[in-house]
Amino acid sequence: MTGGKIKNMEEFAAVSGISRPTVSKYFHDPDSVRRSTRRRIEEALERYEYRPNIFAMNQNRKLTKNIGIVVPFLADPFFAEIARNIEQRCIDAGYRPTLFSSHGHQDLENDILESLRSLKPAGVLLAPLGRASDHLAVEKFCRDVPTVLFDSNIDHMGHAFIGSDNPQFAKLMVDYLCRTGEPPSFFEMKNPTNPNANKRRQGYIQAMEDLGHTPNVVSVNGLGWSFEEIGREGAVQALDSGAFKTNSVLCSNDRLAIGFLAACYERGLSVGADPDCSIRVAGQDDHPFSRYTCPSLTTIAQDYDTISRHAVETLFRVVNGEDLKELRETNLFEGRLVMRASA
Amino acid sequence: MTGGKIKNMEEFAAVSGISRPTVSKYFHDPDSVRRSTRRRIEEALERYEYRPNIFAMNQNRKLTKNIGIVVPFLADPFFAEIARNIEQRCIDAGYRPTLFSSHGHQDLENDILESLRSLKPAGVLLAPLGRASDHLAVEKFCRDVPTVLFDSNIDHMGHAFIGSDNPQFAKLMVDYLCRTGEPPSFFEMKNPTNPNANKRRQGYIQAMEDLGHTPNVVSVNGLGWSFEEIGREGAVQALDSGAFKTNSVLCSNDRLAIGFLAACYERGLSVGADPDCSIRVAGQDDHPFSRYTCPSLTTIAQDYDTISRHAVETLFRVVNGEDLKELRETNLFEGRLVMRASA
DNA sequence: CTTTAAACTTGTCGCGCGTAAAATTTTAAT
DNA sequence: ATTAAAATTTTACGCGCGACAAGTTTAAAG
Repeated sequence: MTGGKIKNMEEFAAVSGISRPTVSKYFHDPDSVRRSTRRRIEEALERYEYRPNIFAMNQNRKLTKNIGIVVPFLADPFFAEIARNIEQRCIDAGYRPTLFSSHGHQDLENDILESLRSLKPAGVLLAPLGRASDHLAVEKFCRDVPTVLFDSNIDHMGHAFIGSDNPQFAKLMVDYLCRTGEPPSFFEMKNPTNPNANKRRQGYIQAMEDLGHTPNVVSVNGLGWSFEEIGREGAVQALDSGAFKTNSVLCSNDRLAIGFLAACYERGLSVGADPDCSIRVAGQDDHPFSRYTCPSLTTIAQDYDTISRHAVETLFRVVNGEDLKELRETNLFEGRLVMRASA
Repeated sequence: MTGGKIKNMEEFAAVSGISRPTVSKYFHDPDSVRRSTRRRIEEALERYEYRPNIFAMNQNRKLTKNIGIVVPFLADPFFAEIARNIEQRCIDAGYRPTLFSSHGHQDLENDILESLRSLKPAGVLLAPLGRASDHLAVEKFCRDVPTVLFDSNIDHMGHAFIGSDNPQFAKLMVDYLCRTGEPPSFFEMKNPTNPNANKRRQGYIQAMEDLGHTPNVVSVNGLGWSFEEIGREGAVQALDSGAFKTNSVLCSNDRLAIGFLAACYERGLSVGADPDCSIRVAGQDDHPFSRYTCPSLTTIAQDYDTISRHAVETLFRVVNGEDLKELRETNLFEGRLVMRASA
């Protein structure tokens, strides 16, 4: 920052001794210019601190370097964590990610998609609301903008889906619980916000039947994303009404399980794998806070890192022209059993 | 969406029967045109679905409608929640908020501020990292861009600061704990990430002395934003070494308290206000998950809603020309005691 | 019916950069 | 040294809108 302020690319090209179109090319892709010119530009860049006007850049480019990241509920640390992961990978790849949260509302998700359209993004990583999504709007968006879905699948939408092998999650936990104690009931929301919940229930039922046990699904009322409260209230009622046939409960996800633990505490039930405990509670997801529940929560860990990596890599393949449009890819990753104190 | 696609304002002006400059004026401020013209434009808007090109708009406007929201750690549901609140208020006021998280890293915070600069935002709402912030960089940024700090204060930076009255938080809880049982020790990180922690410690010490008790501050090691883990590890060590003189502990924040509860559980200590419990643990913040800890956490509630409302309103005042530049405002809001089971 | 300010139209320029074609230079290969 | 390929420069135009000035219409006030 020796020299004075540069106001546009014209001036910067002058002081760096390179023509403006070449400088433009450099900013589009530094490796597309000769090494000697690249060096000259970067030297000037250090002396004069100039950055191209991002609005003028994007105005004429058919494909910007913008990437949209949309999650259904950012106040859930799971999504915050995976968004952070994805965000960083986009930055490292030279893109400009922008983070959006639908906050659980369909109209907000639609608004986001619409305003995303006007950002002309190179691609979008979308974890849709799921059941609450405006399927027509999402489908229309995916036709116009290269989109990779993650976490929550909507059939045939987007160019790919990256997520977890939810039936495997349930099976893994059912096997573990049956191996170490009584077969579990399955605790879930009656109308799950997230389609993964259905896969998990099915996985639970299948795994139970494979082991010769009778499945016992306990579905509780509740809408929205306040899973802890739904889990707590539902658990209180279910416990009081004797809905659970055994001493083991597999919750559809960790946040419900956290609510379940709170209900057990209120009811004075000791939770744990220990024989003298009165109930075992397990979750699914390995939520960031599950390590710190009392007792710590036994769960199935989603592979955050692998999922976000694959989601980003897949999007880049789509963006760079590899046409998966006909052959919609689906990549599911296995979960890992995390044994803690609660089951 | 009857007619064909409109590609620019020129065409849209034609089909709506209004001149382009007037249409431009309408999009800048719908109330700045005559009601009859406004109606004609909005009728055309329904028939032809046109939206002005956002890049072209921002290129020439000195002041865009962009607003930056920067939080230090989005994976903390507290910040996710307050960010959501602020975001919605900005949208309602006709602005385009963009959310950023520093993820606890100074260089990321600096990157965000720099890329924010190129977005020519009308204003920025910044919750800085605090101690870890690059003070020079933040100061330089605040000089160039209308900025309101929130949550975490840095002296004399930005046009205003909106946050909580942290000493009052500590005093409120100390009073309550002393009124209902033994005076508390104060549990905190040795090198707090957040400057609020210092205010809380001072508030604790003052409140204890006012009541004639000897303060007992227990500071534990730990860096970064993994407060639960820091709290858990620190609590294990502190408990084992008999650092607490009484049966009451006031944690510097709820996330540390959550870790503390986990440690108590591991050590088989019963936590609660009940006389037959062996320890009382209180937090500060009313973290979204504090209701669901076991036992539920007694804490001081930050007034999310009021803080975010005032932060946004203050920023709008600055943006709209009210020059607070000389008279930097500071607005602190009181916390509310939330009595639950843990203390 | 006049006056007058406000609102609108017409026309024109500029923002900062993308992009394309043709001419020129540089580099690498024969 | 010759030739071809790659990189760069020159020139020129366009993107979509903001902003301004001068002229015209509209609507409200007298």
